[in-house]
Amino acid sequence: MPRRKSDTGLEPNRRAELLRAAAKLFVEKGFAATTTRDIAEAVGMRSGSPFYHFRSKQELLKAAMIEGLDAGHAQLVAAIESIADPEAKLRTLVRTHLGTLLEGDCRSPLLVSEARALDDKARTEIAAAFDRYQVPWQETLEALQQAGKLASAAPPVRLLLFGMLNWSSHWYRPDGTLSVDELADAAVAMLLHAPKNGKKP
Amino acid sequence: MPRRKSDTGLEPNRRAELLRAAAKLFVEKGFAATTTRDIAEAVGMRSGSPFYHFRSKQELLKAAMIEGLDAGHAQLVAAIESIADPEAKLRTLVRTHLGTLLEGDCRSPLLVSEARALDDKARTEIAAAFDRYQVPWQETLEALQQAGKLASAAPPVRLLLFGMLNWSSHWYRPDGTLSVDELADAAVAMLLHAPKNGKKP
DNA sequence: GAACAATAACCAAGCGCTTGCTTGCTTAAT
DNA sequence: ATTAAGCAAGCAAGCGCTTGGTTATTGTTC
Repeated sequence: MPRRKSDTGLEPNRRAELLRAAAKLFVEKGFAATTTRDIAEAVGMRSGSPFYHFRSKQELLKAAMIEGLDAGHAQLVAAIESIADPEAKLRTLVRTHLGTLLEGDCRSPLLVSEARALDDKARTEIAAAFDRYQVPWQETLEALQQAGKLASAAPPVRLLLFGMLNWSSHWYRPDGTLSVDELADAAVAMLLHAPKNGKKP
Repeated sequence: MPRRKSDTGLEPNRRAELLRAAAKLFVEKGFAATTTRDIAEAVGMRSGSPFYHFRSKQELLKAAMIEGLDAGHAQLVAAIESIADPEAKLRTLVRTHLGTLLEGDCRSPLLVSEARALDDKARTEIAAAFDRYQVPWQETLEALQQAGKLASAAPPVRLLLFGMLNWSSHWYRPDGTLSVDELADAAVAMLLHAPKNGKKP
């Protein structure tokens, strides 16, 4: 029973569907605690069918991470391409990143810690994807430093920033009083040490 | 074959030994990927013996988290009790926290994300232990705000700070060029927006 | 102070269940 | 006729945990 066009009019691309469901479950329950049956059930398949699209559970994780990170990277680049001011650029990067982190349903950057379940070769490929993801960040931070708005653009600064943002997925609740926009502002303010004497007007 | 005093002169407290080994393995491999046989083997027991000390694998995790957090809390309180200046206090909190995080071998604050494997009642108890852990932090942040060294001491500030620190366990390498002390300085500087015009000399 | 009972702290063995994955078959589209 | 995409069934390994015994230690009684 293949599902092509004009079946039920639903998603004809079951591979991508599997990837999204797997990523979501991996984030929610963790890689080891998610069974391949969970993933199959989430897309309405029988327990053995995902293995037609992916050779192993590990390969599913690897693909979810790399394709998710690359999609996020493309989103970042598209969001800042028409922005010149480094400060506005950073603000957009932060807001977009928090969007995929807290509002999306794949949230691939959070899977970084699950890479320990993979072998060395796969981890190397994931590290490369993560490096790509970090490029626009590092460029923006260096521009901010050159503009005198940032004391240092050394690697630890970028990593501490990622820490602030990524860890928020452990405590942020969308139904609380803090909006994602406010959270983005708070993070940017902490990094750029809040221009108290606002020079907007 | 009980092990009491004067057996081999080794650790007579096997319960604590189990807790430490379990915490270490849970941090390294994750809760679900760590088998009870792994834990038993790590302390030289047979596969069923840990269940004499703990009723279930979940209870082992719960005990490791709560007792680990409370030990860390005691360490924090002891470290800052003789310090008056809020800025020095914060610096000590950060350094001590990074110590248990990066140099210890239990690293209980990192297990927070594994609480999803437990039931509601256990999660409530763990949340209480985590609240206790955060008390000295919140107090110090408020003192800093009153001293005018911090723009805001609202909860998100504390949470973003924890993010910076805890996430460092994903990327920090002890054999790199960055020492834990330097990392602590960088984190504090980012929070207090780095007094560029140093007033040390 | 020797004999005995009680207990703490394990080990050896294994039970029932779940896991990732395979195999052979079926069916709709090409 | 071939292939893409799945299903039905199940296998071997590993999982958390239990059960029944074993042994060094500790208290108790005579």
